[in-house]
Amino acid sequence: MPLPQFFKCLAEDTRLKILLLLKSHAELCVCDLTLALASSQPKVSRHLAELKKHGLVSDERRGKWIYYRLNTALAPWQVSVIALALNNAPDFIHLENTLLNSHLNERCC
Amino acid sequence: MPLPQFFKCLAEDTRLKILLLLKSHAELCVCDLTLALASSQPKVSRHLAELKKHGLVSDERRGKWIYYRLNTALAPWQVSVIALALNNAPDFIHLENTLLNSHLNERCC
DNA sequence: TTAACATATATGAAAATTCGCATATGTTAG
DNA sequence: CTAACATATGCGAATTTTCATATATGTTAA
Repeated sequence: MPLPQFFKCLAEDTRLKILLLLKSHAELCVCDLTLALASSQPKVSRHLAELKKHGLVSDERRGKWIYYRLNTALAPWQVSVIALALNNAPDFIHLENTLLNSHLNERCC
Repeated sequence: MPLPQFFKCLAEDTRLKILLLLKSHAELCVCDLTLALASSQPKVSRHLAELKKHGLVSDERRGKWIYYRLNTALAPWQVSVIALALNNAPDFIHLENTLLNSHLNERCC
C-alpha cells in the first residue's frame, strides 16, 4: 500500500474512530460500530469496506453478523501509529467508548 | 488540532514528502523543496501553507529565502508518527532525497 | 528606483470524497 | 418457503481537495 494511502485511511473521522475502537476491542460487528458511532449503517459499512480494501481491517462472518478486526498482517509500525493516536487523544473516542460499553453490557444487537 | 486533521495533513503525497524531508533535514527553503519534489513552486507553497496553518511546520524568513522546519511545538507522539513513516518506507522519498542532496551540494538556488 | 529573484495567493476548473437514500445480498428462525 | 434481520452496494448530489495559470508581495542588488 502506498504510504499516503495509509494515512488517507486515518484521515477521516469515522474511519479513524473505527480503527481506534478496534484497537481496544479486538473485534466488533457492524451493529456495534453503528451504535457506538451513532451513524447510519450504510455509512459505517462503506467506511469498513474502504478500510478492508486497503488491508487495514479483516472481516469474518459468524452467522448473521460480520466481525471486523484490525488486520493482523498490518505492519508493526502501522499498528504503532494507531496505538499512538489512541493513547494520546483519549477524548477523541470517549463518547463512542461510553456508548459502546453500555451496549456491549446489554448484549443485544 | 482535531485528530483527523493531523492525519489529513499526512494524507497527501506532496505534504507527506515535505514532512519526511524536513524530518531528516532540519530546515529547507521553498526552492529546495520545489527541486526535490520536482513540482511547481505554487504547488509546494500551497501545501506548505496548509501544513503551517495546522501547526505542523514553522517558517522563518532570512533574506529572500523562507526556511521551513518541523514545528518544535509538535506533540512528541506526532513526531513519532512522522519518524515511523520515514524509517519504515525509505523508498517513498528515495528519489526526492537524491535530488535534494545533489542540489544541496551545489548550493545554488 | 528599478530589475531580478523567492515566495505567496487568487481564481476557476477538474477530480476525489462523502453522504443519504433506496435497494440488493446473505443468513437464520419458524 | 417466507419473514425478519444484518450487512453491502448502486447512485446521484453536495462538499472538499487539488492543481495550473496568472498575478501579487516582499527582498536584495545595482
